[in-house]
Amino acid sequence: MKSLPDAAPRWRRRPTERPQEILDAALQVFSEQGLARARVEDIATQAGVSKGTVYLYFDSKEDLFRESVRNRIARTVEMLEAAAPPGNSVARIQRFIDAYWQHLRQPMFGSIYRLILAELPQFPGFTQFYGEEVSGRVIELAAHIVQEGVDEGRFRPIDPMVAARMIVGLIVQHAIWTSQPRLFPRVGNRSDADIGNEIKAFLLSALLPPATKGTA
Amino acid sequence: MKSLPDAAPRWRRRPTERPQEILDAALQVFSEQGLARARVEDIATQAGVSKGTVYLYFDSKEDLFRESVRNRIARTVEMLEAAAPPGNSVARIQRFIDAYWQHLRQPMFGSIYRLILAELPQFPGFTQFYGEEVSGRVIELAAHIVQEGVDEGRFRPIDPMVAARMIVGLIVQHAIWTSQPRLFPRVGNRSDADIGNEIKAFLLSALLPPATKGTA
DNA sequence: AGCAACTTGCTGACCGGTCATTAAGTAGGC
DNA sequence: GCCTACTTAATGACCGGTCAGCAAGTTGCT
Repeated sequence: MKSLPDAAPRWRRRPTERPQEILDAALQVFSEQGLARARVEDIATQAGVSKGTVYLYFDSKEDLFRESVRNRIARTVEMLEAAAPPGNSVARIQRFIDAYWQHLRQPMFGSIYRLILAELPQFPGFTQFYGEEVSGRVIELAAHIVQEGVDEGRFRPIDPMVAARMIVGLIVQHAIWTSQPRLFPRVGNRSDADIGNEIKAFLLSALLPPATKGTA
Repeated sequence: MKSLPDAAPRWRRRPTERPQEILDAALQVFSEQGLARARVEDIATQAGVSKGTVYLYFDSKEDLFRESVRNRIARTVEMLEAAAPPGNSVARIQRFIDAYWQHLRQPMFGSIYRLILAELPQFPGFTQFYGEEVSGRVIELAAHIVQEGVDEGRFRPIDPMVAARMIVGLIVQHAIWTSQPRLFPRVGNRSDADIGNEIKAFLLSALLPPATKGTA
């Protein structure tokens, strides 16, 4: 009654794939439940392994948390930096806004952002990483585009870092609001594209010089 | 060796004050630790009572959570509605921005906002309450002021609800960023007043009609 | 006034359940 | 046949919630 010789084995050894699979599962469960409520057992099940296996690859639940978030975040910034190639700075900033908005609108990102925000105070080192490697880089990218536009006279004179904060802030906040339908009844019934366009129009109207307003 | 007759008693009966004291302590501990990590015993200690007492006034930890947040939130909206009395709509929106920003900048509000955002998914009913009674009312207040300004020709024509979302969004997002020093290195070294003014200037430049730009 | 007799706010030890973590055992695959 | 990826199940810490008892305060009686 033991395993039949030619039956598929109950499990396979896949030492190279396991870590990433566990990280993905972890991020999903964490983003749904938060750090404290998430159960290692659920993460293991989701990843298709048993609880013990998780501890083969990660030291502790907290370690797993840190790694899973870091693992995902890193890709975002690179994507963004690639999404706004050189060119007309007004067009660039529009592409930047579109790309960022579209990216944050992936269903999972609302939860991840909430997750990060919620658990950050417990991870001082991680907060710094996030500030420098994520917000810092995104803001700087936006600021760079604005600077360019100001120099070319396409935008009105404005401190590029301030403008960048406003741009990123509006996008992020809208992503949060739309991530939880009931959280903000007033945005709920609009389409993603509509909201993206509203944000873009509003930002441009604050950035373009009075003369060219509405010309873009 | 028992209690000396005129020694202060170990505790006093203060049935009317207890609930509010427990609510305050709870909000503080919850905002520091989050719902899951917060220990009822710590809340009790903070409130100067024993754990059992907490359960005299509240059914469960979750009940306590709900009540403590609701208790605090309710006051915010009323404050705001009082802070922007009728008058010139440009001045009104400025007062609204100032009042909201100043209010969110009380040290605790960053944590509370994070707390709400983080724990909301677990409390569907509460999410609805928040959406309708908090974001809803604040947005509507802002929208009303913008509408007035558009009608008077002081603002450029713009959907007031959209404008209101932008206004509130920028303020809230900046409040989140500044609530955790390292979270956003690029805002950290500016004073509250500076940031408030930057937000105000940016918003006005998006709202004022091209002709009057810079006239305000 | 003084002093039981009583009510009730409050305490703190305790119980039970829920996981994170670990140790011991099993089976894939070279 | 052996290494090691993986599973299984034991261990123990931790904490929400309960409750029996204690003491602060109050009332009524003399």
